[in-house]
Amino acid sequence: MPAPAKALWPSADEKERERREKREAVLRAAVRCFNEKGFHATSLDDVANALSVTKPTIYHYFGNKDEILFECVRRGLESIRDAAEAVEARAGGGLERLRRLMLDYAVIMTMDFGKCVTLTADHELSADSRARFRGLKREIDQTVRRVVEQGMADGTIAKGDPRLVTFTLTGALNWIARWYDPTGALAPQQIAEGAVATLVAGLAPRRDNEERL
Amino acid sequence: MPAPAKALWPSADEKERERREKREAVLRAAVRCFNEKGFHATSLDDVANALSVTKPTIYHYFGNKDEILFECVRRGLESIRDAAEAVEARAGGGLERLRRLMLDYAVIMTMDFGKCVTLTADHELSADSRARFRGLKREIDQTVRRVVEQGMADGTIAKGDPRLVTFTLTGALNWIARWYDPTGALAPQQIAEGAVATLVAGLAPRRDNEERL
DNA sequence: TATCCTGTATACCCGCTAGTAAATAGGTGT
DNA sequence: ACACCTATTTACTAGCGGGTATACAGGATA
Repeated sequence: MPAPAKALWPSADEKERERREKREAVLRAAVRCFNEKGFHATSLDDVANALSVTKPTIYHYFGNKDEILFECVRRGLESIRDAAEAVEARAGGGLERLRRLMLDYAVIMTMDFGKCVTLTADHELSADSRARFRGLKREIDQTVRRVVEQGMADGTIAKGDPRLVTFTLTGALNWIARWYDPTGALAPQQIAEGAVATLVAGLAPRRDNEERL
Repeated sequence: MPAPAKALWPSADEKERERREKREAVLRAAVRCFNEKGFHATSLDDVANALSVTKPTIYHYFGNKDEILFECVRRGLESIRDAAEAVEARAGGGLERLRRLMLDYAVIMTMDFGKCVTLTADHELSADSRARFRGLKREIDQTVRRVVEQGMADGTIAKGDPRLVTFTLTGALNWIARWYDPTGALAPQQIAEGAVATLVAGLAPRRDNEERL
């Protein structure tokens, strides 16, 4: 029989796991504070208080405040990147794949780490983290753009400037992080489906009987 | 012959005008700093330096830092509100009017005070300014939504949840402030037209011969 | 000439917060 | 018993930045 959930005499592995979990807990508390009050307005004492510990405890798990923020946005960006890459590996026309990608993207934007990506401005990160931040964002942007381009090539997406189209789409999706209210009437899924439907079909009504996908 | 541009012995009126112009200059310098480095990361010494004056000079024209930020976002919001109201007074179908509104909205988002609206998070303002900020935003949101609803009623806009549709549109437009680069290849007009075209027509190609408006 | 108002500067205070030093307490290995 | 490691605390430093007290210069007023 393996060790119970919380071992009285934890093994080395269990201690290692506990350390990782504590690190995660710091991150989760931090991202909530950042999203609620903003990075600059959040002191590490705030984060520590939220966990009922003191500031040096946080420094036991992270080097400095910037590192904490970067870890938060990294998690968010990696969620998006994973969704983007998963979709790239999928079969189907460009529009169909883009639709799947946008749905995932939208849902991520209602979650803590996803929100953090939108709510964090470049200049809040150190020069170093900022560069990595931008790198990850560019990676995602290029993946989305490739899907858009594929769709334009295979005729499932209307032709246009792929860069501008991509920014328009991701803008609408990113903005969800700014207005989504977990206590509101719309669930993340509903928001995702509604927003994507509007982006795919456009405002102007369609008289043709084109499948809506 | 009236007074020259810069009078040696200015009249009371001219002094009043000069005071207003200096206040404006502070605002313009401030909004540039805020947009570039963020509100919290901008010290009033930064703003003062940008104008080659010192901090107390700024306090001669504004009560505190919060008031400066609020004035900036107010200008941006009022530009948008004016565009929204101008369009409401216009003749035409819902989609046609919404299109005009979105074009103006998009262009405003490439300008200093417009950018400031998007780049400023609620929690950066004092409780008092925040309430007014939200009031203005709600006003704009409702105006846009009314146009959307009108379009859904008159059949020029596809039916859907007006609130969600409005957020999706304004999200795409607001996000322009985050990526527009004045040194880039696309001029504000081109961005506005491209983004609006995508939002109106949607990603899926249209097989019908519907006018694109 | 004395006074007052406006705009600006110098010099300062105070609070907040990132980050650190040092101590403690428990566990682990020897 | 002793040395060591980890997690956490208390108590501190140091610097930044919002905001202010005060002084000063120039023009207007009387």
